[in-house]
Amino acid sequence: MDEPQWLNADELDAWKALAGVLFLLPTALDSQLQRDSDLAMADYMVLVMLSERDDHCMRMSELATSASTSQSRLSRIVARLEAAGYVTREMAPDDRRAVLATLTESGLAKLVAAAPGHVSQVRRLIFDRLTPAQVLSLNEIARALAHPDDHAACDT
Amino acid sequence: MDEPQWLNADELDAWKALAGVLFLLPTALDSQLQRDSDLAMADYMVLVMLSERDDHCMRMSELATSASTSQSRLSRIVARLEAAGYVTREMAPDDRRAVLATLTESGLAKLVAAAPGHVSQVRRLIFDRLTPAQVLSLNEIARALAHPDDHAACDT
DNA sequence: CGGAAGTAGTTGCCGCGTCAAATAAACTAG
DNA sequence: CTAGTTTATTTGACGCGGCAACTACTTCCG
Repeated sequence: MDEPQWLNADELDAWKALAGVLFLLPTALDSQLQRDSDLAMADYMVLVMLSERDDHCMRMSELATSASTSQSRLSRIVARLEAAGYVTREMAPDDRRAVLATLTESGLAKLVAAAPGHVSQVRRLIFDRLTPAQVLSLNEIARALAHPDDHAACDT
Repeated sequence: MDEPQWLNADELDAWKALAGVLFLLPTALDSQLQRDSDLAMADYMVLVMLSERDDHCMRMSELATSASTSQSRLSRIVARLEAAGYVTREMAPDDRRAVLATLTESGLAKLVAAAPGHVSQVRRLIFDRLTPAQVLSLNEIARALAHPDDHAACDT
């Protein structure tokens, strides 16, 4: 088996550090949100995405990609949010396969209530630890990594 | 409620991009490893950590922090790995509360078999997309973020 | 029109991770 | 020595996410 190109020392260091972040950050962010607002990050993201729309309304599939989750996961998330009264679901008038999720008043209120604590956690765990220059670098780097499937599925 | 300092535009961009990475990268890495080697990232990390020791042996608690997981998760991971024959567990002779996990021959073989595919996925999803300078930045940034609990739990 | 193929979303099953409680051994005073 | 505390690890209950199968609607094309 022809070994693919191995990682060099810099890459290995970076990878180890990144792996730690990948494991720990989501947990840290999730647990604050869970504890203080009884929401998971993914739930929060969904609420945010909806709130950013003028009509507070989005199709499930669009919502899934915006929130970077699978459709089945999104389906369950929205089901929970609906049960909690934070969103409603209704068939799209133009395409009756599609479902439109709409943020309710109470959902918006929930988001507004949860946001400050979450943002301060994000600030504490991320931006307080970085220089402005590093923030710019992070932006570029994260953008470069943000679409795993692009290169990943060359094997079709 | 006194809103904590909000995020500025750069920070917001960076956060959105990072959030995408935090959601998608672990999934992408996990699914390759799962598909090709029937291991989760966390399992793989545990095997790596053990393999890096001369005696291929580590205490559970140490292993948990090295692999950036909770103790209870680690406990279950090692239980699975033991069931698969990749590690053994035994009481520590000096402190009978502690458990030593040891990598078996077969566990090492598993790791050696899984590594190339995983490394190439890491390369494809991460390092092929970054310049050498970005790799250095990433290293610094990731190190800065790698210890969420430090600042996080100021609220006791 | 009518059937094949594609698209949108949901759900059953199952394994995994978290939380909290339990167990067990090791210190720590009195 | 012994009761109390701390440390190391495991486990039961429970909810969540992934996969694949399924329903329902739409589109394509003859």
